[in-house]
Amino acid sequence: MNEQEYLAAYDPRAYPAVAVTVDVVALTIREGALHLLLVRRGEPPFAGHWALPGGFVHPDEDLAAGARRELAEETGLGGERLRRVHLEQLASYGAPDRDPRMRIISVAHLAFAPDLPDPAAGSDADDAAWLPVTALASRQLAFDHARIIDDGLDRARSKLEYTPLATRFLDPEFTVTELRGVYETVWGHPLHAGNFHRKVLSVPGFVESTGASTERGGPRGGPRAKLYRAGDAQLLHPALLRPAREETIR
Amino acid sequence: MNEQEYLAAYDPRAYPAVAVTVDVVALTIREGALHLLLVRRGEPPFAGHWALPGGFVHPDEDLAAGARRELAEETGLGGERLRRVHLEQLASYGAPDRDPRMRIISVAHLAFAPDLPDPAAGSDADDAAWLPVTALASRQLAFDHARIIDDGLDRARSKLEYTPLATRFLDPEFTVTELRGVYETVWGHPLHAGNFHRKVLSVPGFVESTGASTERGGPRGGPRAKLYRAGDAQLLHPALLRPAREETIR
DNA sequence: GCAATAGTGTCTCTTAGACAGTATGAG
DNA sequence: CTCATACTGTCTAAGAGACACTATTGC
Repeated sequence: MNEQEYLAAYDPRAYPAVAVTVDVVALTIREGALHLLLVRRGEPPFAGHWALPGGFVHPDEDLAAGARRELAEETGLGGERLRRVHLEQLASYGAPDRDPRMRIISVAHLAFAPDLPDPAAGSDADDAAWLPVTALASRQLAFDHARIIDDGLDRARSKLEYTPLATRFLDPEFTVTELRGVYETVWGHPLHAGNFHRKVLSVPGFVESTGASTERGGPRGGPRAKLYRAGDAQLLHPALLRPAREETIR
Repeated sequence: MNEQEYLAAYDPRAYPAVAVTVDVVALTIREGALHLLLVRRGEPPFAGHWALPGGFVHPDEDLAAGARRELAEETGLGGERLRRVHLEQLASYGAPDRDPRMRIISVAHLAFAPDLPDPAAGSDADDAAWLPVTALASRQLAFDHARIIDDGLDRARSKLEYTPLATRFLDPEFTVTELRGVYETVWGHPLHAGNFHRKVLSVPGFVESTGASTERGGPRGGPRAKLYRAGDAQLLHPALLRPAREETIR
């Protein structure tokens, strides 16, 4: 049997049924707090519970494309706004009993976006909303999505250390103070403004000056801040490390 | 329709056929060179090409369990030896045309092992072998496995920076020089012996002394080296960073 | 004795972080 | 004017890396 004959005789249905979904942990910052996009499930299983946006991967679609499509469907986003969203693969989850219907492998993705409008009405979800991550503990989450969200948040926190992806939470032009706000929000603790400022400007390729400044100072006064855009670095050297906490090491 | 009725009426076959495989990028160090476990495919597609060990995930098996099973089948390893192998999920690969038979999502894993015996005869592969990673460029690799291997090697190199996983390439008791050998082999360039020594001992929880020393000095003389075992740290603080190369940043 | 290796001491340069200080602009 | 804010200066401590040096062992 040669390769052609083999492929012609091949029967995909001979293997046990498995389905593959893509789910998205989409993060944004609204009013100084980290928010996560969740949808309320309208159908069993877990009807009425909150879940990550996601769905079955389409036949001719790459995994990343599927994740971006799901994100677009839930947010109503498209075009340039959608293209600016950072999307990366997070991990795959495949415990045999994670979905009561059948064996489902979920390929989870992680997205960082600037503050986005509330989810579009008319999406296929019963309800969709940006919820503050601090409010998740009290909510019923479907499947193993609580675990996936935890992994996504961990990944996001450490990505800010080594990559310039914090800029993906902001509009194309931003101030150093706004950038510091992203770090403080994602890491959950305040940073020293002066040291942060010097550090950001000293890392090659992290940000580049636009030459412009903000129109006005802060709400309670102060000088106008200079505006920057993301530089061409893919990695931060040296990195912006969080102080090491003993419990994360052991 | 309530949740029970829904599940009873659910038909898994209504969704397009997708299959899920687990593949393993298994690395070890033999004779001072980084080696990778590959199998030569006996059947189409890609008959005769080298491929990563792997196969379809079993119905009641977790993804990590499937990867460990595939590794055991190809290496003939079991029990304590198998349990000591470090195994982590790498990433999933799901381009629609990556397998000519049907839509197949591969969940790739990464394994670090001490020098292991040659693959057992009687495995289901036509041929299996540890090949030096430097010899891969000249070989025909099946599917998108060349890409997966690249991603695995990148991940391995950076894991050595932040985690104590270099010890997983060694037997339970090792010398600092042997540990340095792992770093030099995986990173592909020599390190300063004295500085490395001091650094390793100064990172809390990286290694702990056994109190013992080697039976004899090196093959060409020198003092007996002290023996260490892996400490209880999960992360290295401060990390052992590779010097930043400009091209990896931009 | 010779050569190679294990391990330590010391110096310099870079960086993180604490803290102080100056300039700007909204109210 | 007042005060919050944007930035800059300076000092200290820690760590990375270069280099030198001692001690121990196989041959």
